[in-house]
Amino acid sequence: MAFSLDLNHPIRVPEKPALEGLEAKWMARWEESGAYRFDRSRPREDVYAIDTPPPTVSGSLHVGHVFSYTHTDIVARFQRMRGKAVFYPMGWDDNGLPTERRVQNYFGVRCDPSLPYDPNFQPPDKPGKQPISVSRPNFIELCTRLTAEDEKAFEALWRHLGLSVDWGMTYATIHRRSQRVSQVAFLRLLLKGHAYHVEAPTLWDVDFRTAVAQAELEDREQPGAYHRIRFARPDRAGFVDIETTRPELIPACVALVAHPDDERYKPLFGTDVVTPLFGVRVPIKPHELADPEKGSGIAMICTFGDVTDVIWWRALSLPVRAIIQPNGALRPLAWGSEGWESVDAGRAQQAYDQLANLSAAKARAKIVELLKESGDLVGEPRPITHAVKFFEKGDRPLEIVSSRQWFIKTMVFRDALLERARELKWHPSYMQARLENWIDGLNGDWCISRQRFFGVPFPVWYPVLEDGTRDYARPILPPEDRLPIDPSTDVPDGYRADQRDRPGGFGGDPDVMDTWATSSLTPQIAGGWLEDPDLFARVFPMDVRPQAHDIIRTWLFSTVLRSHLEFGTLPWAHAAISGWVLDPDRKKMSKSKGNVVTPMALLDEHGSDGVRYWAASGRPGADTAFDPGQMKVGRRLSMKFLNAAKFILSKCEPRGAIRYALDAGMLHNLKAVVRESTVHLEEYDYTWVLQRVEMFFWDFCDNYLELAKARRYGDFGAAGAASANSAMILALSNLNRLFAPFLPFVTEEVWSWWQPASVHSAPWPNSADIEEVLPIQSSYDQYVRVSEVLGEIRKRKAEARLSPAAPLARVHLRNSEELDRKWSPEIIADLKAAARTEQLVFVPDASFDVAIEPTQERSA
RNA sequence: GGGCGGUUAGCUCAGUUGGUAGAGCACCGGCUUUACACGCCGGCUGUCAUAGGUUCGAGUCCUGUACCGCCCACCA
Repeated sequence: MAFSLDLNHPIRVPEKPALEGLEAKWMARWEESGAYRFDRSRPREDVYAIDTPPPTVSGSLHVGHVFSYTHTDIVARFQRMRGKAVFYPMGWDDNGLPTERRVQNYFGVRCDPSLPYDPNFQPPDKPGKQPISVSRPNFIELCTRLTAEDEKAFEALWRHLGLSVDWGMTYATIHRRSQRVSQVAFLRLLLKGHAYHVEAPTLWDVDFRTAVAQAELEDREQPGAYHRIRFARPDRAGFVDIETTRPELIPACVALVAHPDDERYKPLFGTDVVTPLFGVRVPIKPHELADPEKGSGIAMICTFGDVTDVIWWRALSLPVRAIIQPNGALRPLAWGSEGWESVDAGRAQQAYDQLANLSAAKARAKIVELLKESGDLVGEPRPITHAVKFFEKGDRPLEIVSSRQWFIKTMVFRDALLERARELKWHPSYMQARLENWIDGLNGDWCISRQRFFGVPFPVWYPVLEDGTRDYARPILPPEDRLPIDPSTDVPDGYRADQRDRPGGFGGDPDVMDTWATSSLTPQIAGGWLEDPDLFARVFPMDVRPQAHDIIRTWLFSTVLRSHLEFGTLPWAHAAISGWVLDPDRKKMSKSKGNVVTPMALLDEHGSDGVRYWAASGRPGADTAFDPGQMKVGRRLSMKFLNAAKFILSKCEPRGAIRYALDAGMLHNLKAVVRESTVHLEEYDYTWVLQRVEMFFWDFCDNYLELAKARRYGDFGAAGAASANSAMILALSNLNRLFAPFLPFVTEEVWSWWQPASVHSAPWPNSADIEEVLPIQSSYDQYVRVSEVLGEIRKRKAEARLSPAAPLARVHLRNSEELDRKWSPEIIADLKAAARTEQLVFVPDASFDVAIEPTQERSA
């Protein structure tokens, strides 16, 4: 079905077209007309569904957001013009630690999950000095209230930028709907055996006092020191030296370990040594993970200094001597009561008393003193710098603390997930390796419980036994139709509220889910998985997940995992990975720097289309420099488009068949631009397309319009004018639509001058529509050659310090090219007019390409 | 230690299957030209990181190296 222009539509071109105010004008009209509303009557194959990244609401949007969200919008607009019903929702990630911290400070409250909900609670006007304790539901109400303000500001920015989002589909990760999806999905995993809880050593942040997941770790280079520590044989007949960076964990030591083939230690396997200061007997064990090259080749295993300790502890079935508390301090400990055996309990207690309640760092300094005094420190500590694991949002090194946590199984699905990674179409393709790498490196299941408040609670209670302890083996689960629930205030079926935390009663699970445990369900949340199965069937699996590369291991991985476990499918067919915005000095643009230039100020200064033009220069996956110069170029392009359109539309009659070689040549090229642009946009290569279209457009303005101008004014008769007018109108129609995904405001403005409806609902250009009106014999070659000659003439004029408009008596042109001999009288007339020359003389075998001869009047 | 990407003009980047190195910006010069001074025309700019190899021919393909960036790792 060929697209046809409405040529009877009245044409109204403003006297002085301007870019100012286009954003306000068109974002209001788009809202009014519902231009971007999802048409949910369309079947799945006609839908293009986007799993939009929900930005974190606890801060402000920065230039990086503007950059990457523009990429998605370009693709969305393209697909819409291709005839797809575009499902393009917006989400807000208001769930999680950053919001929690902000709400505490803003309202002066603290969450106490043990309190009951107070429906009449109002926060004080000004936060007091002492935080007020509130229940978890009250706390969440405050979070919702505060984030609603931010969300308004975010939406205003997105509208101003021109994102073609359907604002009727908006979700927030803390909303009831998201909580319900999170809880239902969790319960189903639990019932299938894919989720479990267990008391185990867990990565732990001592400041937030919560468990964290492997995906949330980062390494930081920290100063440290190797300490060489002497462990004596029980009979004092010999000793073994180990090296450690964490001597404060000697009281937590449960064994020494060396490589099974290490000749130095082979004789010692199966024997014991005693720990310095504490006199605890620990065995010497072999394990192939011990590296003979490191330190003294024999290591101390503590519960727990790092993840290797956990591996050894599990593999060698060692006991637990945990000393680090959830707050990071060494716990008070009465020697002997825990069954610890010491050859000298009195001395052990005396040493340990000096460490108890100190933070790990302080305890380290203290124990070094003690070891020096006792002579168990060999030599001086040797300072080093080494990588230490941190929670990515944390300030102190992670500890490993034994605690009860919820997990989703990942290890058993590794092969299947690798298969999914390969099944997904990545843009750019090399990003696939990031996910494969991550899956290969997984070393444990995904810990999803957090000891925080503002998040989705686990919908689980436990029976409280007669001795007051909880019976974790028999969790009490609500039926799905009760969800979402908050076990800290809701009561399980068959119990009364006053049985909470009483023997014979019940207790609620105190934890909330990791923010990724909810975010990993964005396709389900946005698509209406539970409450709107009809919608869900039309949008899932979705077409594309746009996101940045730094959260492949978290958001992308977890979404693939959840979809795989729940539906046995990928959540989307494509992953479009955006890069970062870099400072001019090539560093990742930090939030603080990004806030110096607020996005809204950028949009005001350069226009949304100008900023989008810059954003479109960043190809998928490529980190891109922040470049106001490019925004200015984009603005100039927009202005140029306004003026070119004004010129074309200022005189559209007469119209008729396109018979002139110049017109056909230009359109011949346009046909190729359309065809190639379509292919590249299908592959998410929007950068290439904008460059190609832009290059066409500048040539169109500089050469074609200049060459066809006089003829178009009717200087050479009606047929010539008709051909030019028709070609220009056709070119404008195509350019208007080719630019539309990139420059939505200026293209909509121009379209409104001469066509009904919105350019954004007009069909994407089709090269066949151009082919149809071209003469059978059409080629680009002659057009290119004439343009080149015009350029040469301009160059000669510039060299002669003449105005490009200066009239010429003669242009001499070397006539050696086969092509030139075929020039028609019509194209020569166009060239003469554009060059302002009275004569064009072909000189066979001349020594020059082009020579010019000014008129006499000029010099007179 | 493993993996991925990059290195082309002063800056930001294109460069399809190998075939005479490109664009924009910046800079310099010219031009008030009936779409556009928020403009137009023109000019300058290169050891394509580096060493080798394949080839008639390499920015492009192969191997090694250096540097930059990112991701990952069991970092005692």
